[in-house]
This record gives sequence, C-alpha cells and structure tokens, in this order.
Amino acid sequence: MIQKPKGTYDVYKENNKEIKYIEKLIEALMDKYNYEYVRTPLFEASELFHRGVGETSDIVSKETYDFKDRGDRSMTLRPEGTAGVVRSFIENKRYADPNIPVKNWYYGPMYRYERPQSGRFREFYQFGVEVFGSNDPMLDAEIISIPVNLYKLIGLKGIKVSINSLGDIESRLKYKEALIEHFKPHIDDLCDDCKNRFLKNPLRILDCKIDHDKECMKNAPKIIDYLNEESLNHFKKVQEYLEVMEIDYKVDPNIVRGLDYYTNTVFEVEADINGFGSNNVLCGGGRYNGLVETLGGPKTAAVGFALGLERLLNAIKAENIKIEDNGLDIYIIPMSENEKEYSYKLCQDLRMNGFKTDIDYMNRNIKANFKQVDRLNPKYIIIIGEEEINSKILTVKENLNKKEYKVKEEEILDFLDEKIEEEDI
RNA sequence: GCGUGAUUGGUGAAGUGGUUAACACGGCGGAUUGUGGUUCCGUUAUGCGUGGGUUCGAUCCCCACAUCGCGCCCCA
Repeated sequence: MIQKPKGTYDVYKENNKEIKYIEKLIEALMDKYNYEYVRTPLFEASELFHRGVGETSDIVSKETYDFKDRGDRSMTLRPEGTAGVVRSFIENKRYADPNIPVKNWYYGPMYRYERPQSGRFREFYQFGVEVFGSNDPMLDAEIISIPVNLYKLIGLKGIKVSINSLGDIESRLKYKEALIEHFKPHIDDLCDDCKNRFLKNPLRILDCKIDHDKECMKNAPKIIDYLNEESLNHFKKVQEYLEVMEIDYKVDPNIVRGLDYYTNTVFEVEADINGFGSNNVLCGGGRYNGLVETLGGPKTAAVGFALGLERLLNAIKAENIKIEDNGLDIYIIPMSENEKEYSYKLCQDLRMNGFKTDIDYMNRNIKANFKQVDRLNPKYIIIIGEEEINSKILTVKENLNKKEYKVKEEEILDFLDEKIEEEDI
C-alpha cells in the first residue's frame, strides 16, 4: 500500500466541517478588516528564503524541502508565508500603490522537514497577514487584534497574548552584545541547548525552560533598557491601542522569536490548554521594517503575523467546541429502478431551487433506505413509487415527527419553501 | 536531529510459539414483497505495518526499516 508522506494528512469527513468553517470565518473577517487576498507560489527560488528568513534560523538551515527543477534551478517549498508575500510586494511594485498601506492576507500550505508531533506537520496550513508601508503602531495593534478576534469568534477561551519589543536593528544589536557579555562567565552553568544558543542566537537563551530559574537568567539585561526613545515610544503606543481595543495582554521580555527579520514589536498568542506541550503557540508575528529592503525593495515599514490551522483545530477540539453544519434538506427514495429517472429529475430540480438534496444511488430496499435516512438525517424524505408517478401526488415525510404529507407535484417547491427556511450561502 | 511508546478487519479492540484470530460497533441480507432509530437470525480478516532472522512451526521471540503518537530542539 502506498502511504501518504510522513507528516502529512488527508482531510475528509471528521475535519471537514471545522476546516471549512474556519476558512469561511477567516475570509469574512479579512473582508471586514478590508484586507486584500494574495496568493503566491508554493515554491520559490531558494535564495528568497535564505535572504528573507535568515541563514541562521533552523527553518532555513535544516528544515526546508529543497529541489532542483529540470532547468537546474534551486527551488524551495515555502516554509513560511512572509518571504513570498514580500517578494510579490516588491516584484509587483506595490510600494508605488497610492493606496498605502497595502494590507494583504494569505492562506495556504507551508512545508517544513520536521519530526511530526501534536499540532505539527510537514505540510501544514497557515493563515497570515502582512501590512506594508506604515510604521503606525495602530497597525501593530491591529495585527494582534486579528487572531484575537478570530479566536473570539470561534469561541476559544484559554487565550493569552504576550508582546515584547526587540527595538530597531541598532538597539537589538547592542542588546545582543550585552547578553553575550552577561552570559559569557556563566556559560558552563547553562544547558547544552543554551550553549548552542549562545553561539547562534543568544536572545533565545532567555526563553529556555531548563535554565529558567537560574540566577544569571534573572539578572540578565532586559531588552527594554536598550530600546532607543523612538522604539520605546512605539512600544508604548502599541500597548495603548491594545487597551483601546480592550485586548488583554502581558509584556513578556523573553519573547524573541526565531525568525531573523523581526524588529520592534513581536508577539505570540498562546492557548492555555492542558496537554499542549511546547506547541501551544497558536500564532506569532511582529514588525519587520528591514525585510523589504533586504529582499531588494525600497525601505518599507511592515508588520504581520501567521497562525497555524492545525493547532487551531487542536484547540477547538480541546475546548470541545462544536461546529454546526447545515444538514441535508431532502432525501429522495425511488422505490425501484422504474422510478429512478423521475426521482433523479426531481432531485436536480430541488437542488437548482436551493435545497440541499440527495438521492439513493444504491438501489437499496425501503428498509435499508430508512437506515440511510438515519445516517444522513435530512429534514424531509420524498418517496417515489408507481403510485406517486401515476397520481402526480408526492409522498413527503417529515423526518423529525414522521408526519406524512401528500403534495401535488406542481406544488412541491412551494410546500418545501414554506417548510424549510432558506439558508444564506 | 535526539529521546520514548505503539502498529491486529470498515471502526473500537481481546488474544496465543502450534491446524477455527474472541467480543462489540458498523455494513449487508432476512424475519417484515411501500415506511425508520427496537428485537431476533444469518453473514462480514486465507489475515495480525514491511523485510529479514530464530524455530519443526511466528500475529506472538529477535533485528532492521516504515508509519503513527508523545516529549525535546525549533516553530505556527
């Protein structure tokens, strides 16, 4: 048997409802925010991610799906969405759009070669937003409000927003040096992972779970003291706007994020849900004012976030949130082969008049068909036999109370219209 | 990349070194030739992740691999 590739999953039956619901919700929400949908390729020139996400990040250094195409070009399956959207922004000269800021959203699969576990796959879906052309802290706050509002609409409760500021590139660099200076004498006290972090990304030492309580951790320099006045001001404004929107948050100086491109605001949204392990971060993002320039565009302020679909689905399951789907309106039972044509025509008519309609395709006997009715749970059942066709009076049964109606063929649409409330699409 | 547990029909699963792989759900057929969730009866894996090995004999023991689950790293 051929199996699906490791770390991928098929969507069918169980998940369908939740996924479609979330996708519709995202689309509707982004419409309300007046954001514009963008779609970029699943694969890009490898160089884009090396320059964009950063050579030192794990995502690029050991988790990408790389391949050579038939023209010997180095390609990479996108491990995240930002780099592609930025490339598109530059390539399509969106920076010249008079309608600034450019507010984009995207949704689609991303690929990372990782060991799968709860809420983590090799092919996974992200919904994300990128806003270009404005450094207004209102946008930082707005970006945070999008996932928060989405979770609110879905009905998630155990949600925590944490924010921090990394400052501009200059203050971040100064801080990094201070951290190296601080941890150098304590390097032997730190765990193996932290020794590694010390060399690669000292900022990440701060959110180590093992060394968390050590003395050198507690008295480590704080980023907030290294922010210049402008960055500090920006950070304060972001918090003010969050308060205006009545979004609960806490400032967590240990949030540093793994992607190299962040500047100033960074944030995470966590699900405070039992059994979520280290994959409880539902959403992360921040400001990246340097990235557009790094990738060859004009200096452009930008801010964005990304949210993982699979983790959101986990959270929905963990909090036992039930998504209703609109059930079947009508199920048609032809009594025998002789009535199939008539039944099929009726089925198509009903569908085209807005009723969610299904029919027996299996030549089931009447008993088996009623078993099928129990599975499909339609609002109404129409039984078509010789009598019905001859008399042009249809037998319609209400599933809920088993009441039977005799309805003239030409009145069937009016009858159903009256009985079944039309649902908006 | 590291650690750890698991893998038996459509599903949940029990089980044993030896010619019939329990039980339940679901499916199908019937009791009931045009009316349902009940009941009863029948039927439903030549097969126990894949490949090797040990053995007279392996679903069971050993090894490797694959996949899934969980934790770490990292990230959404």
